[in-house]
Amino acid sequence: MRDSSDGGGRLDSFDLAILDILQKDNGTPQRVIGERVNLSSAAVHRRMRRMQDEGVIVGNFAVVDPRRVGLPFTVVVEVHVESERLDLLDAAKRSFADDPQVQQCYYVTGEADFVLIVTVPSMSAYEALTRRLFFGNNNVKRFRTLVVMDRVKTGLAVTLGEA
Amino acid sequence: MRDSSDGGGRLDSFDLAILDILQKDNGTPQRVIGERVNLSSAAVHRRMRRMQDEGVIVGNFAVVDPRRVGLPFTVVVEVHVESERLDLLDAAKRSFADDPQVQQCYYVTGEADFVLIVTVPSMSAYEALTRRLFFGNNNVKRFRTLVVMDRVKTGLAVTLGEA
DNA sequence: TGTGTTGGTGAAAATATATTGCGTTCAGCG
DNA sequence: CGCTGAACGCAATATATTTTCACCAACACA
Repeated sequence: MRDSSDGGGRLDSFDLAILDILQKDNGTPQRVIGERVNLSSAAVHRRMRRMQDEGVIVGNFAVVDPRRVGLPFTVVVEVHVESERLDLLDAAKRSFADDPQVQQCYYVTGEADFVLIVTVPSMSAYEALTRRLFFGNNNVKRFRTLVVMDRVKTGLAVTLGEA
Repeated sequence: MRDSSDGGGRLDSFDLAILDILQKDNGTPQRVIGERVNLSSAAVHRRMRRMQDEGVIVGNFAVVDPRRVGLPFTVVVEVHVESERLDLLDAAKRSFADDPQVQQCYYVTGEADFVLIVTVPSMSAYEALTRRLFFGNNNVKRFRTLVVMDRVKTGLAVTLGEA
């Protein structure tokens, strides 16, 4: 057994260096990673697998340019709910998460309850989405639409090593 | 030359099927992809490279669980600027995009000007970020902080084939 | 000082990727 | 109609990568 309660061990600076590379390009050969972080490729491999198994690495994904696949519109939506009853919140979460055009969904404190990032082929598709998810849900009090003009920075990469 | 103005050809249903798999797991062997979409692995390979070259595939990334690397707080920030002068907007975009704790940045129309998704190790780190990016920028009129309680759905995957 | 545990190395084996030659299909056109 | 070129898929092959293995060094600790 390693240690720690959350099911995963601590990460050392090698792990962080490897993650940093994989966050930028997970197709980088383990041999090259090894050269850059000063480890054998077998060691890199073992650490990678460990981090996969422990859930440090959530997944490995190709990212597609939405404009190239007929989804030129990105919209940020702030959703305000009527009631914060747990079962109603869960229902809302599920309906948002299950919708394929909802790319991201955050449940937040503050002046809104949910923030959604959605990608749609057209504004009328967005309108359809609002009917589906908001007007069709009695617990949605109101929502604010922010249409994205420039996706200045996107990604899921995270700062490492400065924590 | 294929066709189309945007430098990329059209995607057929094979391409979309391949992308769909790669969006979920880009480590899937080409042989397996081929079996699933009914194509030889060489065909899959050629299509993958084409889509890479054309920029349909933006990149290949490992995604790290922020909580496992000392970044337990996600915050959504709405930023309102004073002036929409182009040079000032560009300066703001740059400063947001260059900050490593800013994971995503969208320039939007509507009731706000920017929406940022940030990941931080602590709320005091968030406070430091606000000083750095907002209080330190005369063009930022005000900002609203929405602290994320539940990252209901994250990712960059996109609906394919229903466009 | 032994002993178990963690983690490293280098090389071999198992897989996967990348390239190539060839046959087929199909649209455009004489 | 039948030719021609382009694009595509298939199968075989050459490279490259991943994965595993046996063995060794460092460290903590009884």
